[in-house]
Amino acid sequence: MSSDSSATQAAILEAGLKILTTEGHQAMTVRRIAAVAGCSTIGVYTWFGGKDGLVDTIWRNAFESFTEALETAKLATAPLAKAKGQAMAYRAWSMAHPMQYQLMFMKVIPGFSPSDESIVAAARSYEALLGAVRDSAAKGELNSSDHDAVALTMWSCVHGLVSLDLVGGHTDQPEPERKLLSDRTFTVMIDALAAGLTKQKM
Amino acid sequence: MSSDSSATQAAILEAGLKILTTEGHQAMTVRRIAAVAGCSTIGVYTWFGGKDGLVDTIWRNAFESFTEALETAKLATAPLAKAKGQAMAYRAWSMAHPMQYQLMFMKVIPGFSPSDESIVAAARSYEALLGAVRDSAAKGELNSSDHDAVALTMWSCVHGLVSLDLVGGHTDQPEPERKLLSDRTFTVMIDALAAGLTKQKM
DNA sequence: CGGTGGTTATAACGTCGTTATGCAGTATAA
DNA sequence: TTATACTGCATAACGACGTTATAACCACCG
Repeated sequence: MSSDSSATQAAILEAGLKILTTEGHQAMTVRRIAAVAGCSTIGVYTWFGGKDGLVDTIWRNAFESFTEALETAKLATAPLAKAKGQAMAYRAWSMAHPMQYQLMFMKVIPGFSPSDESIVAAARSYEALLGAVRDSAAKGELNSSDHDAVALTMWSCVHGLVSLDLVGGHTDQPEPERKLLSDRTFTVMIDALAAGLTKQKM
Repeated sequence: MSSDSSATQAAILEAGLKILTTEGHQAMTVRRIAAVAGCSTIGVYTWFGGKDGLVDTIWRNAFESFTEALETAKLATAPLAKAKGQAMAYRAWSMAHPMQYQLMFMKVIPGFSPSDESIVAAARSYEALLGAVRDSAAKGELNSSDHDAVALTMWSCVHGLVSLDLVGGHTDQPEPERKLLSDRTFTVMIDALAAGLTKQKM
């Protein structure tokens, strides 16, 4: 029973994720999810308690993948390279998973807000950044002793660039040039932060 | 005729803005807008071509107010103080108009995307930032000669912090401490950018 | 055998943005 | 003045959305 029924659960989750990534959040309706999963709309309510429950699961899974990408980038040896590597991993993940990123950091699903349990899982992404900041501070590289503020500064800056790239609409520049500008901005930003947050001149 | 009919147009726009700012974008339905404006739902279609047209007008008006706030902050004398003042004005405006900011920079209205005309108006906000960067570059203060990348770096960093503050959900910290951390982060970020983007050590 | 709990499909509900229909009121032309 | 055309608006309806009430199915257990 359990193996068979959780098969439809997995089918629903897979269908929701597939629709989200290939067609966007607007196409992710309960009726379409059920059609792709090969069941009735009731399945979403039986196994996820409704659309928000399914979105919450997708949201949490996305943050876990995101955290994993950030933690993998922390394997670099030098602390400063660690932070730069994390910033690159952050941006790379967001560009590889643009639909998930919008789900995680913009309020694209009208009524949705993540569950407390999912928020705890999401906080681990921040811990990954904070860890790199602490490593750098332990070697006396940082100007500020406010580790949280330094970590949130890095998060904010990279997120801001990624977010503006994704929303896109408030600049009249066409697509190819915008991507090039974003790439140049990323390096300018990382270098400025590395120079401004650490004690040594770059 | 024209004066009377544009009165209902103004009433609809005012009702939409009022509902957005006081109750959020979810409450901004066509039926409620019409009820507050004292007309039928048809009025939204007669005067704005539909909900998206009304949202587009609100979006454009918000960007014009936003641009004005940025340009006013440019009146400071010293170029570096100009840039800092703009960053402060940016954050202050976003905290004073959180609902508009989410409308402008997150995709909170499901089907909406701004019109070409509105995007041109929005690009003037970027021009305000770019002007301050050019002034600073004219005095030889900047490390990089890529004015666009420098301006977009500043935009991204401030937007990122503001955006994370507004979405809020991916950290498990309670409200009062988060606001304090955001304030501390803002100063750390501005100082780091000022030091990292300019030639003189701060 | 009958009953029980879990899973499901069908059909419906209320709300959303949108629109077809029709009705007032006004301006223009004969 | 009458006829025509047009503008602005309300009513009611349409399709799509998330959700749910109803009832049927099915494995299990007395």
